Amino acid sequence: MSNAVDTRTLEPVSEPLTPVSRQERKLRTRQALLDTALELLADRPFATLSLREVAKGAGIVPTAFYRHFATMEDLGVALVEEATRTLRGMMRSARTDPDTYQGMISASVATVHQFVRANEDHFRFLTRERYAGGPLAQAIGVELRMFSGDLAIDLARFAPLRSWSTEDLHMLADLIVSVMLTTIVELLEARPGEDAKITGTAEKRLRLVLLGVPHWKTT
Amino acid sequence: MSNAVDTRTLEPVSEPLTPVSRQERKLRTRQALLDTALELLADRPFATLSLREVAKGAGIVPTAFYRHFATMEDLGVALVEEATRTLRGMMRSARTDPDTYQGMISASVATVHQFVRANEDHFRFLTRERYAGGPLAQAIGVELRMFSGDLAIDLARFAPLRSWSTEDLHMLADLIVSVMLTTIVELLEARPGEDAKITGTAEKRLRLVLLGVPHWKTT
DNA sequence: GGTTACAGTGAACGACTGTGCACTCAATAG
DNA sequence: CTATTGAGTGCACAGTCGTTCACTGTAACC
Repeated sequence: MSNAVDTRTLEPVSEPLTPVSRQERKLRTRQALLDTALELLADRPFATLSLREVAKGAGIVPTAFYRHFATMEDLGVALVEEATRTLRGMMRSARTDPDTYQGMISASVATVHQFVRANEDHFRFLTRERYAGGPLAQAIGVELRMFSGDLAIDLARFAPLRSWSTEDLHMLADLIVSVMLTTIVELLEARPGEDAKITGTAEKRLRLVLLGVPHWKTT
Repeated sequence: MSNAVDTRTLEPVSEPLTPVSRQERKLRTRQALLDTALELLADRPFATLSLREVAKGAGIVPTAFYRHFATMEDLGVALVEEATRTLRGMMRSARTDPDTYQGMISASVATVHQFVRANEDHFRFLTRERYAGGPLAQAIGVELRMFSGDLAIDLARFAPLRSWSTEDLHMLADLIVSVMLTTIVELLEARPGEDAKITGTAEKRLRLVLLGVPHWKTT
Protein backbone atom coordinates (compact mmCIF):
# COMPACT_ATOMS: atom_id res chain seq x y z
CA MET A 1 0.00 0.00 0.00
CA SER A 2 2.20 2.86 1.23
CA ASN A 3 4.77 4.27 -1.20
CA ALA A 4 7.68 1.98 -0.42
CA VAL A 5 11.05 3.76 -0.55
CA ASP A 6 13.72 1.66 -2.13
CA THR A 7 12.15 -1.50 -3.51
CA ARG A 8 9.07 -0.78 -5.58
CA THR A 9 8.54 2.92 -6.14
CA LEU A 10 5.15 2.94 -7.92
CA GLU A 11 3.32 -0.11 -6.76
CA PRO A 12 -0.28 1.18 -6.45
CA VAL A 13 -0.54 3.38 -9.48
CA SER A 14 -3.11 1.68 -11.67
CA GLU A 15 -5.93 1.85 -9.10
CA PRO A 16 -4.81 4.33 -6.50
CA LEU A 17 -8.21 5.02 -4.97
CA THR A 18 -9.30 1.42 -4.55
CA PRO A 19 -7.25 -0.37 -1.94
CA VAL A 20 -9.14 -3.57 -2.73
CA SER A 21 -8.28 -5.59 0.30
CA ARG A 22 -8.74 -9.30 -0.06
CA GLN A 23 -12.06 -9.58 1.76
CA GLU A 24 -13.39 -6.50 0.03
CA ARG A 25 -12.83 -8.13 -3.35
CA LYS A 26 -14.67 -11.17 -2.10
CA LEU A 27 -17.58 -9.07 -0.96
CA ARG A 28 -17.75 -7.40 -4.35
CA THR A 29 -17.87 -10.70 -6.18
CA ARG A 30 -20.54 -11.89 -3.80
CA GLN A 31 -22.55 -8.77 -4.48
CA ALA A 32 -22.03 -9.25 -8.21
CA LEU A 33 -23.55 -12.72 -7.85
CA LEU A 34 -26.55 -11.32 -6.00
CA ASP A 35 -26.97 -8.50 -8.51
CA THR A 36 -26.88 -10.66 -11.62
CA ALA A 37 -29.24 -13.14 -9.98
CA LEU A 38 -31.67 -10.32 -9.30
CA GLU A 39 -31.40 -9.13 -12.89
CA LEU A 40 -32.09 -12.57 -14.28
CA LEU A 41 -35.05 -12.88 -11.91
CA ALA A 42 -36.77 -9.94 -13.58
CA ASP A 43 -38.65 -12.28 -15.88
CA ARG A 44 -38.36 -15.78 -14.52
CA PRO A 45 -38.78 -17.67 -11.26
CA PHE A 46 -35.81 -18.32 -9.03
CA ALA A 47 -36.01 -22.07 -9.47
CA THR A 48 -35.04 -21.75 -13.13
CA LEU A 49 -31.77 -19.96 -12.43
CA SER A 50 -28.68 -22.05 -12.99
CA LEU A 51 -25.50 -21.75 -11.00
CA ARG A 52 -23.54 -21.50 -14.21
CA GLU A 53 -25.36 -18.53 -15.68
CA VAL A 54 -25.28 -16.59 -12.42
CA ALA A 55 -21.55 -17.23 -12.18
CA LYS A 56 -21.05 -16.19 -15.79
CA GLY A 57 -23.04 -13.00 -15.22
CA ALA A 58 -20.87 -12.16 -12.24
CA GLY A 59 -17.73 -12.72 -14.29
CA ILE A 60 -16.42 -15.80 -12.54
CA VAL A 61 -16.04 -19.43 -13.48
CA PRO A 62 -18.77 -21.83 -12.28
CA THR A 63 -16.69 -23.58 -9.66
CA ALA A 64 -15.71 -20.29 -8.03
CA PHE A 65 -19.38 -19.89 -7.11
CA TYR A 66 -18.83 -22.27 -4.21
CA ARG A 67 -16.42 -19.83 -2.59
CA HIS A 68 -19.46 -17.69 -1.81
CA PHE A 69 -22.48 -19.96 -1.48
CA ALA A 70 -22.74 -23.67 -0.80
CA THR A 71 -25.77 -23.94 -3.03
CA MET A 72 -28.09 -21.86 -5.20
CA GLU A 73 -30.68 -22.00 -2.47
CA ASP A 74 -28.27 -20.21 -0.11
CA LEU A 75 -27.92 -17.50 -2.73
CA GLY A 76 -31.70 -17.26 -2.71
CA VAL A 77 -31.83 -16.89 1.06
CA ALA A 78 -29.27 -14.09 0.87
CA LEU A 79 -31.45 -12.47 -1.76
CA VAL A 80 -34.48 -12.68 0.53
CA GLU A 81 -32.49 -10.98 3.27
CA GLU A 82 -31.41 -8.21 0.95
CA ALA A 83 -34.95 -7.65 -0.33
CA THR A 84 -36.58 -7.74 3.08
CA ARG A 85 -34.09 -5.15 4.25
CA THR A 86 -35.66 -2.87 1.65
CA LEU A 87 -39.09 -3.88 2.91
CA ARG A 88 -38.21 -3.00 6.50
CA GLY A 89 -36.81 0.29 5.30
CA MET A 90 -40.16 1.01 3.72
CA MET A 91 -42.01 0.21 6.92
CA ARG A 92 -39.69 2.47 8.91
CA SER A 93 -40.28 5.26 6.42
CA ALA A 94 -44.05 4.84 6.59
CA ARG A 95 -44.09 5.03 10.36
CA THR A 96 -44.00 8.84 10.42
CA ASP A 97 -47.59 9.07 11.55
CA PRO A 98 -49.86 11.94 10.90
CA ASP A 99 -52.75 11.30 13.24
CA THR A 100 -55.59 11.46 10.75
CA TYR A 101 -56.57 8.40 8.78
CA GLN A 102 -56.59 10.29 5.52
CA GLY A 103 -53.09 11.60 6.13
CA MET A 104 -51.84 8.21 7.13
CA ILE A 105 -53.37 6.54 4.10
CA SER A 106 -52.03 8.83 1.45
CA ALA A 107 -48.62 9.03 3.14
CA SER A 108 -48.37 5.24 3.35
CA VAL A 109 -49.42 4.70 -0.24
CA ALA A 110 -46.96 7.35 -1.36
CA THR A 111 -44.20 5.64 0.58
CA VAL A 112 -45.04 2.28 -0.97
CA HIS A 113 -45.10 3.84 -4.41
CA GLN A 114 -41.75 5.50 -3.92
CA PHE A 115 -40.05 2.42 -2.52
CA VAL A 116 -41.42 0.14 -5.22
CA ARG A 117 -40.22 2.43 -7.99
CA ALA A 118 -36.82 2.78 -6.37
CA ASN A 119 -36.37 -0.97 -5.78
CA GLU A 120 -38.41 -2.71 -8.45
CA ASP A 121 -36.11 -5.72 -8.53
CA HIS A 122 -36.46 -6.39 -4.83
CA PHE A 123 -40.22 -6.15 -4.83
CA ARG A 124 -40.57 -8.16 -7.99
CA PHE A 125 -38.47 -10.87 -6.43
CA LEU A 126 -40.48 -10.87 -3.20
CA THR A 127 -43.91 -10.97 -4.85
CA ARG A 128 -42.80 -13.53 -7.44
CA GLU A 129 -41.39 -15.96 -4.93
CA ARG A 130 -43.97 -15.34 -2.22
CA TYR A 131 -46.25 -18.10 -3.51
CA ALA A 132 -43.73 -20.12 -5.50
CA GLY A 133 -43.38 -22.76 -2.80
CA GLY A 134 -40.17 -24.09 -1.35
CA PRO A 135 -37.92 -22.63 1.36
CA LEU A 136 -37.71 -19.17 -0.19
CA ALA A 137 -41.47 -18.74 -0.10
CA GLN A 138 -41.47 -19.83 3.49
CA ALA A 139 -38.74 -17.35 4.44
CA ILE A 140 -40.67 -14.57 2.75
CA GLY A 141 -43.83 -15.68 4.53
CA VAL A 142 -42.12 -15.41 7.90
CA GLU A 143 -40.93 -11.92 7.05
CA LEU A 144 -44.39 -10.80 5.95
CA ARG A 145 -45.91 -12.07 9.16
CA MET A 146 -43.41 -10.03 11.13
CA PHE A 147 -44.29 -7.07 8.98
CA SER A 148 -47.98 -7.57 9.68
CA GLY A 149 -47.30 -8.00 13.39
CA ASP A 150 -45.42 -4.70 13.55
CA LEU A 151 -48.25 -3.02 11.71
CA ALA A 152 -50.76 -4.39 14.22
CA ILE A 153 -48.75 -2.82 17.02
CA ASP A 154 -48.66 0.51 15.23
CA LEU A 155 -52.38 0.38 14.59
CA ALA A 156 -53.10 -0.20 18.27
CA ARG A 157 -52.02 3.37 18.99
CA PHE A 158 -54.87 4.86 17.02
CA ALA A 159 -57.73 5.94 19.21
CA PRO A 160 -60.59 4.04 17.52
CA LEU A 161 -58.53 0.84 17.69
CA ARG A 162 -57.38 0.96 21.31
CA SER A 163 -60.25 -1.22 22.45
CA TRP A 164 -59.82 -3.86 19.76
CA SER A 165 -58.81 -7.41 20.64
CA THR A 166 -55.34 -8.34 19.43
CA GLU A 167 -56.93 -10.95 17.21
CA ASP A 168 -59.00 -8.33 15.45
CA LEU A 169 -56.00 -6.04 15.18
CA HIS A 170 -54.10 -8.79 13.39
CA MET A 171 -57.06 -9.39 11.15
CA LEU A 172 -57.04 -5.71 10.18
CA ALA A 173 -53.26 -5.63 9.75
CA ASP A 174 -53.35 -8.68 7.47
CA LEU A 175 -56.08 -7.06 5.46
CA ILE A 176 -54.05 -3.89 5.01
CA VAL A 177 -50.92 -5.87 4.11
CA SER A 178 -52.81 -7.82 1.48
CA VAL A 179 -54.13 -4.58 -0.02
CA MET A 180 -50.59 -3.23 -0.08
CA LEU A 181 -49.23 -6.36 -1.72
CA THR A 182 -51.93 -6.18 -4.36
CA THR A 183 -50.95 -2.58 -4.98
CA ILE A 184 -47.26 -3.48 -5.24
CA VAL A 185 -48.00 -6.14 -7.84
CA GLU A 186 -50.16 -3.70 -9.79
CA LEU A 187 -47.36 -1.15 -9.76
CA LEU A 188 -44.85 -3.71 -11.01
CA GLU A 189 -47.16 -4.75 -13.83
CA ALA A 190 -48.16 -1.19 -14.70
CA ARG A 191 -47.44 0.43 -18.01
CA PRO A 192 -45.83 3.87 -17.74
CA GLY A 193 -48.29 6.55 -16.69
CA GLU A 194 -50.65 4.30 -14.80
CA ASP A 195 -49.05 4.95 -11.43
CA ALA A 196 -51.43 7.70 -10.35
CA LYS A 197 -54.47 5.60 -11.11
CA ILE A 198 -53.07 2.64 -9.17
CA THR A 199 -52.11 4.63 -6.10
CA GLY A 200 -55.50 6.35 -6.25
CA THR A 201 -57.29 3.01 -6.21
CA ALA A 202 -55.06 1.81 -3.41
CA GLU A 203 -56.00 4.83 -1.30
CA LYS A 204 -59.66 4.18 -1.97
CA ARG A 205 -59.40 0.58 -0.88
CA LEU A 206 -57.71 1.55 2.35
CA ARG A 207 -60.23 4.30 2.99
CA LEU A 208 -63.08 1.87 2.51
CA VAL A 209 -61.53 -0.59 4.93
CA LEU A 210 -60.92 2.05 7.57
CA LEU A 211 -64.43 3.42 7.08
CA GLY A 212 -65.74 0.25 8.67
CA VAL A 213 -63.48 0.48 11.69
CA PRO A 214 -65.64 2.81 13.85
CA HIS A 215 -68.61 0.49 13.40
CA TRP A 216 -66.78 -2.74 14.20
CA LYS A 217 -67.78 -4.63 17.31
CA THR A 218 -64.64 -6.31 18.47
CA THR A 219 -64.88 -9.77 20.02
CA MET B 1 -52.77 -62.82 -26.34
CA SER B 2 -56.15 -64.62 -26.23
CA ASN B 3 -56.29 -68.29 -27.18
CA ALA B 4 -57.53 -67.80 -30.75
CA VAL B 5 -59.83 -70.52 -32.08
CA ASP B 6 -59.98 -70.14 -35.84
CA THR B 7 -60.38 -66.46 -36.61
CA ARG B 8 -61.31 -64.28 -33.67
CA THR B 9 -64.41 -65.52 -31.87
CA LEU B 10 -64.20 -63.39 -28.76
CA GLU B 11 -62.76 -60.16 -29.83
CA PRO B 12 -63.85 -57.79 -27.03
CA VAL B 13 -63.49 -60.12 -24.05
CA SER B 14 -60.56 -58.71 -22.13
CA GLU B 15 -62.12 -55.27 -21.68
CA PRO B 16 -65.75 -55.67 -22.60
CA LEU B 17 -67.02 -52.48 -21.02
CA THR B 18 -64.43 -50.13 -22.49
CA PRO B 19 -64.76 -49.83 -26.24
CA VAL B 20 -61.75 -47.53 -26.19
CA SER B 21 -62.19 -45.79 -29.49
CA ARG B 22 -59.09 -44.30 -30.95
CA GLN B 23 -59.79 -40.68 -30.06
CA GLU B 24 -60.93 -41.68 -26.60
CA ARG B 25 -57.57 -43.30 -25.93
CA LYS B 26 -55.89 -40.13 -27.07
CA LEU B 27 -58.01 -38.04 -24.75
CA ARG B 28 -57.10 -40.30 -21.86
CA THR B 29 -53.39 -39.96 -22.50
CA ARG B 30 -53.82 -36.22 -22.77
CA GLN B 31 -55.62 -36.17 -19.45
CA ALA B 32 -52.90 -38.35 -17.95
CA LEU B 33 -50.38 -35.73 -19.01
CA LEU B 34 -52.42 -32.97 -17.41
CA ASP B 35 -52.93 -34.99 -14.24
CA THR B 36 -49.30 -35.89 -13.70
CA ALA B 37 -48.28 -32.31 -14.42
CA LEU B 38 -50.72 -31.11 -11.77
CA GLU B 39 -49.34 -33.65 -9.29
CA LEU B 40 -45.77 -32.58 -9.89
CA LEU B 41 -46.84 -28.96 -9.50
CA ALA B 42 -47.89 -29.58 -5.93
CA ASP B 43 -44.50 -28.50 -4.67
CA ARG B 44 -42.69 -26.72 -7.48
CA PRO B 45 -43.29 -24.00 -10.04
CA PHE B 46 -44.43 -24.89 -13.52
CA ALA B 47 -41.25 -23.59 -15.13
CA THR B 48 -39.23 -26.37 -13.50
CA LEU B 49 -41.31 -29.17 -15.02
CA SER B 50 -39.57 -31.07 -17.79
CA LEU B 51 -41.29 -32.56 -20.77
CA ARG B 52 -39.58 -35.86 -20.06
CA GLU B 53 -40.80 -36.31 -16.52
CA VAL B 54 -44.37 -35.37 -17.38
CA ALA B 55 -44.29 -37.89 -20.23
CA LYS B 56 -42.83 -40.54 -17.95
CA GLY B 57 -45.48 -39.88 -15.34
CA ALA B 58 -48.19 -40.29 -17.95
CA GLY B 59 -46.65 -43.57 -19.08
CA ILE B 60 -45.52 -42.54 -22.53
CA VAL B 61 -42.16 -42.00 -24.15
CA PRO B 62 -40.90 -38.38 -24.34
CA THR B 63 -41.36 -38.00 -28.08
CA ALA B 64 -45.01 -39.08 -27.89
CA PHE B 65 -45.65 -35.91 -25.86
CA TYR B 66 -45.71 -33.96 -29.12
CA ARG B 67 -48.78 -35.88 -30.26
CA HIS B 68 -50.71 -33.90 -27.64
CA PHE B 69 -48.97 -30.58 -27.11
CA ALA B 70 -46.54 -28.66 -29.29
CA THR B 71 -44.69 -27.38 -26.25
CA MET B 72 -44.71 -27.50 -22.48
CA GLU B 73 -46.17 -24.03 -22.42
CA ASP B 74 -49.23 -25.29 -24.32
CA LEU B 75 -49.65 -27.93 -21.65
CA GLY B 76 -49.58 -25.11 -19.13
CA VAL B 77 -52.25 -23.17 -20.97
CA ALA B 78 -54.48 -26.25 -21.01
CA LEU B 79 -53.88 -26.55 -17.29
CA VAL B 80 -54.95 -22.95 -16.77
CA GLU B 81 -58.16 -23.64 -18.67
CA GLU B 82 -58.88 -26.70 -16.59
CA ALA B 83 -58.23 -24.87 -13.34
CA THR B 84 -60.22 -21.77 -14.25
CA ARG B 85 -63.14 -24.02 -15.13
CA THR B 86 -63.12 -25.01 -11.47
CA LEU B 87 -62.89 -21.35 -10.54
CA ARG B 88 -65.92 -20.45 -12.64
CA GLY B 89 -67.79 -23.35 -11.12
CA MET B 90 -67.08 -21.87 -7.72
CA MET B 91 -68.36 -18.48 -8.76
CA ARG B 92 -71.53 -20.01 -10.16
CA SER B 93 -72.04 -21.89 -6.91
CA ALA B 94 -71.53 -18.76 -4.84
CA ARG B 95 -74.07 -16.80 -6.84
CA THR B 96 -77.04 -18.21 -4.92
CA ASP B 97 -77.64 -14.94 -3.17
CA PRO B 98 -79.27 -14.55 0.15
CA ASP B 99 -80.05 -10.88 0.35
CA THR B 100 -78.40 -10.07 3.64
CA TYR B 101 -74.71 -9.25 3.78
CA GLN B 102 -74.10 -11.65 6.62
CA GLY B 103 -75.74 -14.50 4.75
CA MET B 104 -73.88 -13.72 1.60
CA ILE B 105 -70.56 -13.52 3.40
CA SER B 106 -70.74 -16.80 5.24
CA ALA B 107 -72.20 -18.59 2.25
CA SER B 108 -69.46 -17.30 -0.04
CA VAL B 109 -66.69 -18.20 2.36
CA ALA B 110 -68.19 -21.64 2.82
CA THR B 111 -68.32 -22.11 -0.94
CA VAL B 112 -64.70 -21.07 -1.30
CA HIS B 113 -63.69 -23.40 1.49
CA GLN B 114 -65.54 -26.32 -0.03
CA PHE B 115 -64.19 -25.76 -3.53
CA VAL B 116 -60.62 -25.31 -2.35
CA ARG B 117 -60.69 -28.52 -0.33
CA ALA B 118 -62.26 -30.41 -3.25
CA ASN B 119 -59.78 -29.07 -5.82
CA GLU B 120 -56.60 -28.28 -3.95
CA ASP B 121 -54.38 -29.00 -6.95
CA HIS B 122 -56.22 -26.53 -9.17
CA PHE B 123 -56.12 -23.73 -6.64
CA ARG B 124 -52.52 -24.40 -5.70
CA PHE B 125 -51.60 -24.20 -9.36
CA LEU B 126 -53.51 -20.96 -9.89
CA THR B 127 -52.13 -19.18 -6.83
CA ARG B 128 -48.58 -20.47 -7.42
CA GLU B 129 -48.44 -19.32 -11.03
CA ARG B 130 -50.42 -16.13 -10.57
CA TYR B 131 -47.32 -14.07 -9.85
CA ALA B 132 -44.69 -16.32 -11.41
CA GLY B 133 -44.42 -14.19 -14.53
CA GLY B 134 -44.55 -15.42 -18.11
CA PRO B 135 -47.57 -16.23 -20.28
CA LEU B 136 -49.27 -18.48 -17.74
CA ALA B 137 -49.37 -15.72 -15.15
CA GLN B 138 -50.82 -13.40 -17.76
CA ALA B 139 -53.52 -15.90 -18.71
CA ILE B 140 -54.45 -16.33 -15.06
CA GLY B 141 -54.50 -12.57 -14.63
CA VAL B 142 -56.97 -12.19 -17.48
CA GLU B 143 -59.21 -14.82 -15.93
CA LEU B 144 -59.10 -13.17 -12.52
CA ARG B 145 -60.06 -9.83 -14.02
CA MET B 146 -63.08 -11.44 -15.65
CA PHE B 147 -63.91 -13.00 -12.32
CA SER B 148 -63.68 -9.62 -10.63
CA GLY B 149 -65.78 -8.02 -13.37
CA ASP B 150 -68.55 -10.57 -12.92
CA LEU B 151 -68.46 -9.97 -9.20
CA ALA B 152 -68.81 -6.23 -9.73
CA ILE B 153 -71.96 -6.85 -11.76
CA ASP B 154 -73.37 -9.08 -9.05
CA LEU B 155 -72.58 -6.51 -6.40
CA ALA B 156 -74.42 -3.79 -8.30
CA ARG B 157 -77.71 -5.55 -7.49
CA PHE B 158 -77.36 -4.93 -3.79
CA ALA B 159 -79.38 -1.96 -2.61
CA PRO B 160 -76.64 0.03 -0.87
CA LEU B 161 -74.45 -0.31 -3.97
CA ARG B 162 -76.93 0.68 -6.64
CA SER B 163 -75.75 4.26 -6.63
CA TRP B 164 -72.05 3.46 -6.79
CA SER B 165 -69.96 4.41 -9.80
CA THR B 166 -68.74 1.46 -11.83
CA GLU B 167 -65.20 2.45 -10.96
CA ASP B 168 -65.93 2.17 -7.26
CA LEU B 169 -67.75 -1.10 -7.81
CA HIS B 170 -64.67 -2.51 -9.47
CA MET B 171 -62.54 -1.21 -6.65
CA LEU B 172 -64.75 -3.05 -4.17
CA ALA B 173 -64.82 -6.21 -6.27
CA ASP B 174 -61.03 -6.26 -6.56
CA LEU B 175 -60.77 -5.80 -2.84
CA ILE B 176 -63.08 -8.75 -2.22
CA VAL B 177 -61.22 -10.90 -4.73
CA SER B 178 -57.91 -10.15 -3.08
CA VAL B 179 -59.35 -11.09 0.31
CA MET B 180 -60.62 -14.32 -1.19
CA LEU B 181 -57.26 -15.09 -2.79
CA THR B 182 -55.51 -14.49 0.51
CA THR B 183 -57.96 -16.87 2.14
CA ILE B 184 -57.38 -19.52 -0.52
CA VAL B 185 -53.62 -19.36 -0.01
CA GLU B 186 -54.09 -19.61 3.75
CA LEU B 187 -56.29 -22.68 3.30
CA LEU B 188 -53.71 -24.32 1.06
CA GLU B 189 -50.94 -23.67 3.57
CA ALA B 190 -53.04 -24.63 6.58
CA ARG B 191 -52.25 -27.53 8.82
CA PRO B 192 -55.19 -29.88 9.50
CA GLY B 193 -57.72 -28.41 11.89
CA GLU B 194 -57.02 -24.78 11.11
CA ASP B 195 -59.78 -24.47 8.55
CA ALA B 196 -62.41 -23.09 10.90
CA LYS B 197 -60.07 -20.37 12.15
CA ILE B 198 -59.16 -19.35 8.62
CA THR B 199 -62.70 -19.20 7.33
CA GLY B 200 -63.68 -17.30 10.47
CA THR B 201 -61.00 -14.69 9.83
CA ALA B 202 -62.02 -14.49 6.20
CA GLU B 203 -65.61 -13.74 7.20
CA LYS B 204 -64.40 -11.06 9.57
CA ARG B 205 -62.35 -9.38 6.88
CA LEU B 206 -65.30 -9.32 4.51
CA ARG B 207 -67.62 -8.03 7.19
CA LEU B 208 -65.22 -5.22 8.00
CA VAL B 209 -64.99 -4.24 4.35
CA LEU B 210 -68.75 -4.26 3.87
CA LEU B 211 -69.21 -2.33 7.10
CA GLY B 212 -67.69 0.66 5.37
CA VAL B 213 -69.97 0.45 2.35
CA PRO B 214 -72.96 2.42 3.75
CA HIS B 215 -70.64 5.29 4.65
CA TRP B 216 -68.82 5.46 1.35
CA LYS B 217 -69.24 8.56 -0.74
CA THR B 218 -68.95 7.38 -4.30
CA THR B 219 -67.25 9.61 -6.85
C1' DG C 1 -59.53 -57.08 -47.47
C1' DG C 2 -56.33 -53.75 -48.46
C1' DT C 3 -54.96 -49.06 -47.33
C1' DT C 4 -54.38 -45.19 -44.62
C1' DA C 5 -53.88 -42.33 -40.42
C1' DC C 6 -51.59 -41.80 -36.36
C1' DA C 7 -50.49 -42.70 -31.11
C1' DG C 8 -46.63 -44.50 -29.36
C1' DT C 9 -41.50 -46.43 -29.79
C1' DG C 10 -36.35 -46.29 -29.49
C1' DA C 11 -31.97 -44.59 -30.67
C1' DA C 12 -29.29 -40.69 -31.28
C1' DC C 13 -27.80 -35.65 -31.31
C1' DG C 14 -25.95 -31.43 -29.22
C1' DA C 15 -26.55 -28.31 -25.50
C1' DC C 16 -26.60 -27.53 -20.79
C1' DT C 17 -26.47 -28.80 -15.94
C1' DG C 18 -23.98 -29.44 -10.99
C1' DT C 19 -19.80 -30.87 -9.11
C1' DG C 20 -14.92 -32.95 -8.23
C1' DC C 21 -10.13 -32.15 -8.69
C1' DA C 22 -5.60 -30.30 -9.37
C1' DC C 23 -3.92 -25.84 -10.40
C1' DT C 24 -2.32 -20.70 -10.21
C1' DC C 25 -0.99 -16.58 -8.20
C1' DA C 26 -1.42 -12.49 -5.42
C1' DA C 27 -2.76 -10.50 -0.83
C1' DT C 28 -1.76 -11.53 3.83
C1' DA C 29 0.69 -13.35 8.07
C1' DG C 30 4.83 -14.46 10.58
C1' DC D 1 11.84 -12.31 2.78
C1' DT D 2 9.33 -16.50 3.06
C1' DA D 3 5.17 -19.29 3.90
C1' DT D 4 0.38 -19.60 3.86
C1' DT D 5 -4.21 -18.82 2.51
C1' DG D 6 -7.91 -18.77 -0.53
C1' DA D 7 -10.50 -16.54 -4.65
C1' DG D 8 -10.56 -17.74 -9.12
C1' DT D 9 -9.10 -21.13 -13.19
C1' DG D 10 -9.53 -25.11 -16.46
C1' DC D 11 -10.61 -29.72 -17.40
C1' DA D 12 -13.32 -33.51 -16.97
C1' DC D 13 -17.27 -36.39 -15.57
C1' DA D 14 -21.96 -38.20 -15.55
C1' DG D 15 -26.73 -36.66 -15.97
C1' DT D 16 -30.66 -34.45 -17.93
C1' DC D 17 -32.72 -31.76 -21.20
C1' DG D 18 -35.58 -30.78 -25.83
C1' DT D 19 -35.91 -32.41 -30.33
C1' DT D 20 -34.84 -35.20 -34.86
C1' DC D 21 -35.83 -39.22 -37.29
C1' DA D 22 -37.18 -43.67 -39.00
C1' DC D 23 -40.00 -47.12 -37.13
C1' DT D 24 -44.19 -50.23 -35.51
C1' DG D 25 -48.80 -51.83 -34.83
C1' DT D 26 -53.49 -51.21 -34.84
C1' DA D 27 -58.02 -48.75 -35.11
C1' DA D 28 -60.58 -46.58 -38.71
C1' DC D 29 -61.79 -46.00 -43.57
C1' DC D 30 -63.19 -47.26 -48.47
